[in-house]
Order: sequence, then structure tokens, then C-alpha cells
Amino acid sequence: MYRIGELATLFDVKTDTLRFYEKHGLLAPSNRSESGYRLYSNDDAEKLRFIIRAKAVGFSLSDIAELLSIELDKSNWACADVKGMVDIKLEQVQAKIAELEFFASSLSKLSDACCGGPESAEHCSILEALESSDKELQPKVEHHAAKPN
Amino acid sequence: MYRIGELATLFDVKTDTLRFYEKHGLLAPSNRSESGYRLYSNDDAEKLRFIIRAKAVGFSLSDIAELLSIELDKSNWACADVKGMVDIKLEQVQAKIAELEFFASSLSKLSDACCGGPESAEHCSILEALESSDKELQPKVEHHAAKPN
DNA sequence: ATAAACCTTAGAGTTAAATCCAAGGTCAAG
DNA sequence: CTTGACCTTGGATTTAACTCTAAGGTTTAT
Repeated sequence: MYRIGELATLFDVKTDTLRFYEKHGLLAPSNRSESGYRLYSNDDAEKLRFIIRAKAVGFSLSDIAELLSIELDKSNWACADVKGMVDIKLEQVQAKIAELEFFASSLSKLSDACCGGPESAEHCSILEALESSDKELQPKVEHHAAKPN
Repeated sequence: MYRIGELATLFDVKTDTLRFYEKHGLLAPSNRSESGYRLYSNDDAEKLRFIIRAKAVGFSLSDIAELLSIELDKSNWACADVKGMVDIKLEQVQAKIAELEFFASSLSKLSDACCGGPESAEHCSILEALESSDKELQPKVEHHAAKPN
């Protein structure tokens, strides 16, 4: 069992954030000490890890609450409901992955084109790199200037 | 050239949002009409598409501004600077992809386990599914209840 | 030539998500 | 038995990212 401050330190968040998540139904400590201190279990900690990860990839707290509710309301949902909800979220996640892979390939191209790639300095902005995703690269001279002083 | 309202409709955002992006240095129209109306080019539109995509995968507007600045300040940066910055962003993107792939596989497992998969109803929450990512699935009976009325 | 549908700016208001503050209770160490 | 580091609640404040309002100028269609 972790007290709020311990859990906060462990996950590098503020205690206020944990109380905020509790108030908004995302993460309640599974116990309280006699004097009323919040006591978080390992499962609570896992749940927090999930929340933090989901946030990092662009889900809002209400999206996350929805995902977590699959657990909370377990017995109140029919299979088909659970499956439908999960499948919708899965599509969202896969769409995000596709977007990110496009970014990643554009950024790689940009990185390779900048200084010394085999086809150096063709693309000097993400936008150019994105736009050129299907075009053929052509060797060209370097055109970066030095940083101003 | 698109007027602000046209571009807004095209990308399903508010005109206010476009003015907000301009004020914050993310997207300025490349022209103005004689009477002062904003006129956005196709390149401006591409830039907007990029902003919207980047937002959808969890980048903040200041993250995005940083990515776009690679273009804007093109001539003011040395190659190594550009490359370094791009590579940092690339790492962030790849980390996000890894997170999302973990989510996706957990969600798939959950979806498969719910109603009628070969090993039905083993996992009934994302958390269980996440925790079980390395454990072996065991066939088990369905245990979902019907929705209450 | 006038109404409807656009556009302008400046500034105020909203929402989500956190963060801070005040007044006080708890607990381990010296 | 008190000092310091923790915890409690309730409510105010902040930040990012919009979103709206007001007062007026422009364009297009009838």
C-alpha cells in the first residue's frame, strides 16, 4: 500500500493530480487508513500507469474513463456491448498508429536528407518531407546556412 | 486561395481556431485580400492538415510549433541542429507508436476474449488484458451478465 | 441598394486538466 | 511534547486551447 505522496513520487505526478483523478472517477484508492489517509494498492498503481500512458498518446480523461469503465461495470454490460466499445477504441488506436507511422517515416526522411544523407538536403521541413512521401528523391546540393550569431 | 471560412469548413474547424493558430505563430495565411480578408494557399492548407494530425496523436501546440519551426527558420539553423531536433521528435513519435501498439494488442486480446473467441472471457478489462500481455491464455467459461433493465 | 452571409479586430468567457492555497489533523524522530 | 514532513478537505487559480461577443467593414445575390 502506498500513501498518496509515495505513489505520486513513484509516477512523477502531483498528489493534487491523484486527488483530481479520484474526484473525476478515474482512480480511487482501494483503501483508507484509520485516520483517513488514502492507501493505494499495486493494482491501483497499474491503473495509474495505464492512465498516464493513455494520456501520453492523446486520449482525454473521459476517453480513459470510458476504457476503464469496461472493468468497473463488467457485470452490467453484455458481451456485445463490451466488444463493440473495445473495437471502437481499437480502431481509434490503430488510426493513431497509422498517423504516427506516417510522421515517423517523414521525420526519418528529413533526418536522412539533412546533412550527409545520400540525397542530402532535399527536404528541409517536415512539411516538405510529408509532401514528398510518394515522390522520388533527387540528389541535390546542401543548402543549409550556419546559425546566426 | 481559401478565405478563412472556406478553409475552416474544409477541415472542420472554427474560424476562431484558425485565428488562434495565427496569433500563436502556427499558421499564418500567406496572403490577404485588398480589404484585409485572410487568404490561405494550398500549402497553408497542408500545414493545417499537419497541425490537426499532430494534435490528434497527442502533440501540444508548442510541440507542433517546434516541428514547424524547422521549416520557418530553415536558413537560420545549421544541419546538425536541424538533425538533432528532428531526431528527438522522431524518438518521441516512436515511443508513442510503441505505447499504442501495446494498447492495440491488449485491446485485441480483450475483444477476442469477449464473447466467442477461442478462449472466451478470460479478460474482462483492459487492465487485466494489459497485465496478461505475457501470460498464457487459458480457456474458461463465459461470465458476462446481461445488461440490467 | 439592401439583406444575407461573409469578413475584420479586440477582448471576454469556457472547458479540461491540473495546480495552488488555507486551515487543520497525523505521525515518526529527537 | 514539539518540530517537520506528511496527510485531510474545500475552494480558488492557472494553463492550454479554444470559443464567443461586440462593433463594424465587405461581397454577393436579388
